[in-house]
Amino acid sequence: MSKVIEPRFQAAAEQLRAAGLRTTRQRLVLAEILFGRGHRHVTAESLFNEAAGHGAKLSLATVYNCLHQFTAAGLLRMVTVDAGRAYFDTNLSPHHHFYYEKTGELRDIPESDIAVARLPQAPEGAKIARVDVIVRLQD
Amino acid sequence: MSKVIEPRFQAAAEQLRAAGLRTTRQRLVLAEILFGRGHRHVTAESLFNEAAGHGAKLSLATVYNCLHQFTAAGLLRMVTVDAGRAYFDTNLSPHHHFYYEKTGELRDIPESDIAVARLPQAPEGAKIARVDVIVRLQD
DNA sequence: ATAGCTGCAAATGCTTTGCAAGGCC
DNA sequence: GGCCTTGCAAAGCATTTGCAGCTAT
Repeated sequence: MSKVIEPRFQAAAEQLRAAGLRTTRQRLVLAEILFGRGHRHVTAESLFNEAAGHGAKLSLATVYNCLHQFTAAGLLRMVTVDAGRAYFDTNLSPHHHFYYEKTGELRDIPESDIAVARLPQAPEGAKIARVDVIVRLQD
Repeated sequence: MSKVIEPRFQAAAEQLRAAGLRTTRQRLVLAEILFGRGHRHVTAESLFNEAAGHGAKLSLATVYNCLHQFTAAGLLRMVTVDAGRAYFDTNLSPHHHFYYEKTGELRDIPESDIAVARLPQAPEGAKIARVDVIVRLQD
């Protein structure tokens, strides 16, 4: 017997299938939260709490698994601004970040707002994977 | 009775005193390693191993303490490139970093090699503490 | 049917903390 | 002497892993 997918999960289901991921109940909930309404910055814990707040039943370990699976599938991107806590960003286009050191809040900076000129050449034998600009804010 | 400071620790001792830190045996060893010969990038563990390799007797907790005390005193600067591991840099002048994701190695990029133009304004009520540019390398 | 997921709990890795003993000023 | 440091071990987080049971395809 095939499971009926609720209408609000239709978009998430298609996105998961397109990425080659099975449409499990937990992934649908997380995908809906992550991709359902605009760009998001989440940590494993914040996403877990948000999902739990929506009444979803899933474990923190599954949230970690899904975040990494989504990242590997190219649906998310990891942002490193704080040793000890990984952030995930649903905005995949090139851009940078403001980071409020006090609150841990992350905010996008459109790529057009920063120009990185004269990028240095990668050292012998290395390729540049990505350039991250983090503007750290105090107060 | 006052302790005699070995000649090779003279410079380190003065640096600690200038920063308002007591010249304990452990701090002298760490300061000598960190500031004795050119700029360094260390993690707590790498510094601990290096000190232990030089025959110094000190605990990992003390290395953590000293790294934070040195940072608070303005002798070091923390670099965040990897969630889960803090790096410390003895180079205090403005500059940026190459990060080899495979090996975890960090390498300085002189400030003059990168131009960050058109820095965005800090959001209402916030001040820019610092701008970090991290060039992530693969291979 | 079966390969892939999930959940739980235990394990891991880095870092911090509490507190008694020791050392600098 | 008094206060700051150290050392050890235990505690603390965030994250990962092992494995039995479940589920999408």
